[in-house]
Amino acid sequence: MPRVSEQYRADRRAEIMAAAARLFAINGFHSTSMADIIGESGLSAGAVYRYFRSKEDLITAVAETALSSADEVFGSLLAEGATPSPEQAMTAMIHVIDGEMAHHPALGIDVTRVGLQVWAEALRSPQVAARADGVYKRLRGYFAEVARRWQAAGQLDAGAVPEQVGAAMLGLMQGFIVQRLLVDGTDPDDYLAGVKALRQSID
Amino acid sequence: MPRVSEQYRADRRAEIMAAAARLFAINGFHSTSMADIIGESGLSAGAVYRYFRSKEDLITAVAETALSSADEVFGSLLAEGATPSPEQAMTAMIHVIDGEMAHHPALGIDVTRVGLQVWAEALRSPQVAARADGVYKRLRGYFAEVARRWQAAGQLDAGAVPEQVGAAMLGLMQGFIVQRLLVDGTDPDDYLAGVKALRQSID
DNA sequence: AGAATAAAGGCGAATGTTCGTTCTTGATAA
DNA sequence: TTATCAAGAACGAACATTCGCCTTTATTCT
Repeated sequence: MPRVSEQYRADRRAEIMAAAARLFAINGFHSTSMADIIGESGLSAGAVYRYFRSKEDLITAVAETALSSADEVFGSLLAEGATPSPEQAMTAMIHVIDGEMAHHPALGIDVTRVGLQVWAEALRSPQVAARADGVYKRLRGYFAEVARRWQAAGQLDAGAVPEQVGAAMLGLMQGFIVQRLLVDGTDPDDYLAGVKALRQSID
Repeated sequence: MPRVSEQYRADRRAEIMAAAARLFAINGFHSTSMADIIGESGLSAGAVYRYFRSKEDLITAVAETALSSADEVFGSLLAEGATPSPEQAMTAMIHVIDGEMAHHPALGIDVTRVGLQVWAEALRSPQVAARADGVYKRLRGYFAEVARRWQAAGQLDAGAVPEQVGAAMLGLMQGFIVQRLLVDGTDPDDYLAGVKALRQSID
């Protein structure tokens, strides 16, 4: 069916990416073959290669999707929750991971699984590494903004450096992603309770 | 040189594993070929396959080393530091990651890089997943023990659940591992300052 | 003690498979 | 008729692994 609409092309591309993402989430980038992806997509080799120049292209595209998904989801959290308390903010973030990220609305997969693959891939692909660096710096910036609001509300020491607090918050989220996938029985509310208790510890 | 001592065999095995670990840390498990490992080890294909039945065996062995390295290093931290304050404990843990783990004494590599690969691999290998689950539960147990000591010293609310606090501490460490490798300019002391400030935030 | 033998270690070319990718051919909408 | 797209067989490269041969050490026999 030649001479196809722009929409058609975009949809096909998205279909292929979704098929690849499903397999990547299960077996990782490098234990998934192009034959697997071609099969899962229901198209032919020739068709897939019309939409993606190479496997690396496909990996980069899926990694990009996973990273921007995190960006969007945490960004919108900041936009909505005007001035959340520390506890509210933590709760919202953890539930976003356990909710929208664990069941991605568009891809229908657990994007945090792809996230773990992206972290590993960033160690060998400068392109993925650059995107990851950019996205995580932006996330840290979002969290730093939250910290600033806490300072304004007197919930956080005025002398604290917001970017540093943002890094710690980001770290707590990344740690939850790891444990949720790797440690059996990890529960969002248990984790949140632990964070809260730790926040109230004194030296 | 047939009929060789037990020590000799163990040394050779360790050499091969170290060669593999060096490459895995750079390119990951599945973008490193057996030919690469054979070359790096300085031995022949036949020799390497005498010590490891398959590539998967080699991956499992290296993953195991990385995981037990984390276990040992955090376990000994608990043994030494009798009753550290929250701040002291966090500082010690972060510096262990930035020190002994970033420059593994035996392997001479950054084991946290292998750690990221292990996380990704755990998603597809039940064997690696089981080991990761076991090790992280033990680490969480170590940290829970620290939390109990804080409770005894009145530094942590008596109603807090030590295992939950341990999970949060573990999460902070895993998050630091991610950021140190992926976010340019991540600094241990900045991260610690962020954790401290966050710990002093109030709802 | 010294020669012969047995067994283990090491080597590297060879093997069969799987990989990512390409190319030819046929079909379809403009 | 022409340009676009899909199909899938075909291709060379790279892959993990094996196998036959040679070397070296430990043991046995004379």
